[in-house]
Amino acid sequence: MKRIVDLIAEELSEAFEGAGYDRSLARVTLSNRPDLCEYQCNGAMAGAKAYKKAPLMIAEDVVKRLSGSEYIEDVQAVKPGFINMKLRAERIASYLNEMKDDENLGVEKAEEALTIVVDYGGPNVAKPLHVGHLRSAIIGESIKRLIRKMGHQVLGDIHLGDWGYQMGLIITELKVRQPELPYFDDTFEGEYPGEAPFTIGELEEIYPAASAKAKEDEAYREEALHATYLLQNGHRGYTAVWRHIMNVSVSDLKKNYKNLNVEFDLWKGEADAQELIPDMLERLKKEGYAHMDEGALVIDVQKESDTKEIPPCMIQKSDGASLYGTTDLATLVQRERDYKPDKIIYVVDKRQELHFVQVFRAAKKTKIVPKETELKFLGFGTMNGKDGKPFKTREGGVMRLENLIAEIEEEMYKKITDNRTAGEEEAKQTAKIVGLSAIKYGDLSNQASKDYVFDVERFTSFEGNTGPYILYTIVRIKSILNKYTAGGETLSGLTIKGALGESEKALMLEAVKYNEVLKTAYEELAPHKICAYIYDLANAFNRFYHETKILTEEDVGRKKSYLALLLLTKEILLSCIDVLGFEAPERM
RNA sequence: GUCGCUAUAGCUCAGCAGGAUAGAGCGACCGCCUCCUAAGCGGUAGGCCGGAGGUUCAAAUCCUCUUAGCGACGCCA
Repeated sequence: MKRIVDLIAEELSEAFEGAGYDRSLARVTLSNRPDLCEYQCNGAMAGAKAYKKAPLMIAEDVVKRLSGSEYIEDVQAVKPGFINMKLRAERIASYLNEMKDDENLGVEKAEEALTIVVDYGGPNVAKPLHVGHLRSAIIGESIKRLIRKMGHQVLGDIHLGDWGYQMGLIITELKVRQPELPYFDDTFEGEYPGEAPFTIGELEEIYPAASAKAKEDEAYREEALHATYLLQNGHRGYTAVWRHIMNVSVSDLKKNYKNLNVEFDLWKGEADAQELIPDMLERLKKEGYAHMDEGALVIDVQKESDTKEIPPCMIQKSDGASLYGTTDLATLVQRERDYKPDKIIYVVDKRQELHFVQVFRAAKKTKIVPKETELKFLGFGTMNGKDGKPFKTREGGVMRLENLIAEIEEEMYKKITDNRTAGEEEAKQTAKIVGLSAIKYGDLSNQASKDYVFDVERFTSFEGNTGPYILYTIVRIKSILNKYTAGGETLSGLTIKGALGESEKALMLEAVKYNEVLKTAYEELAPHKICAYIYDLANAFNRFYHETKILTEEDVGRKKSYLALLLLTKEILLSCIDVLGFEAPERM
């Protein structure tokens, strides 16, 4: 469905043109003075100079031609040259009915579905997830869902950190602890055990232990580097250990991401791109894209138009090892080979921006990626504690994600059992759902690119602009609808009628904005705009709810209209929270 | 040092393809449950939109300078 602002703008365009002005002046926006009107157009003021005419005269010319309008009930030319409009209640109602009957609630899917890879998550295997991984997961998941909702083919790729020095460290430490294992016997030719020689708990302990040792013990460090080298060059036993690490770690990661309602389509990692590196480097050298500089192999990415110096993209260290940029380029080779994406979006800490500028330029320059493919860096800011500094545990350490989630869930559980009588099982389930909404909404309601303060108290306080408030609103609606259907009535075939009351119309005007909001959020990759919208919508509903007796309304047609409006409001809210990546409980 | 990001109410944040009186939430204060969930609703107080110039009929929004905080700047990722 066309957006309501466009429908109005079309009428205005005709009016502008008919009066002898350019149609493009007819841009319509939501009113910033709701006391005066619902929608406004400022085109008359913008055009005043070009036509050497007082803006008010232009506005009046346009207004005169809008008398028979389909959408506009009341239109006025005001003071400097505003065109203020109020919409016909019946026309809004019919627009809403159309939305209600549309399977996408009026959102127009893309005419041509693009293939878009969203690269997010980026955890390291063998290391527990910590709060630093939270934003990428939450924002990336939402971006992925938003793009999918707009009708594109999306591939969410976790892009595991699974091929670095950390692997050498674990192998080395394992060898120290259990030298008898066959993986370390170079004469062993049999089949390696199918069972891993460690649990996830042990793995999480091994890595930091090894990392600490390597910092103190030079020989140990050398060995770990050598183990990394051997692994990367196909050492049979180490490869088997690597598989064990991957299996144990990935199943643990899957569990953790599932708890966050985060689902990846692809579980690719750095290791998947390794096999492509030698050929890639060979080609880049042969075709003259890469050259040696200070002992390392680099690709120049500086452009004439740059105001600052952009260091070259380094693709091989002077010791011959590959590094971050190498892997990222090889991953692009792999994605190009396997999916030919139209667009790749990286949801990564904003501090890595320069690195990605280098990689993107190198990828385009070397034709690893066709020039029409869009490479997009979506950098997010740091999650800070209440003190404004990066989020830490009370002891000052890095907070494990599991612990953070558990803490929030516990808070939530307390609130639920304080406020309502609910069964143990139900209370726990609800605490989980509501807790996740608190975390995700708290994050997503801020602009992704900015740092934000994660305040456990505020997020669990349940008041105001929070996830729980949104869920509470949905639960309220569900409750009313359930009461209605419990009496044997059906919710199908209900029709929304033109609003009579003020809060009713206000709610309708919010509902009507849904497709416009999603479109903007998609274009700007801005989930926080969806948060802002559902907060407004929830507010509008709660005001309406407070003033209106719905189930006891005596006029049956009016009552059905209310219920239809509730149903649509609920659908919109559910659709939006689904894009944000959380769900609503039945009761709370 | 160079480049970038940020600066809006006591606190946390919206608003930024320029537009009419700068908005929320929290916190403070005052009201509202014989009625579909009060995790709600209504209201009051609280602002030289970091500072200074400029462009414009019109600037929180665009430009320049400036101050403060944060960040990035070749062999980590």
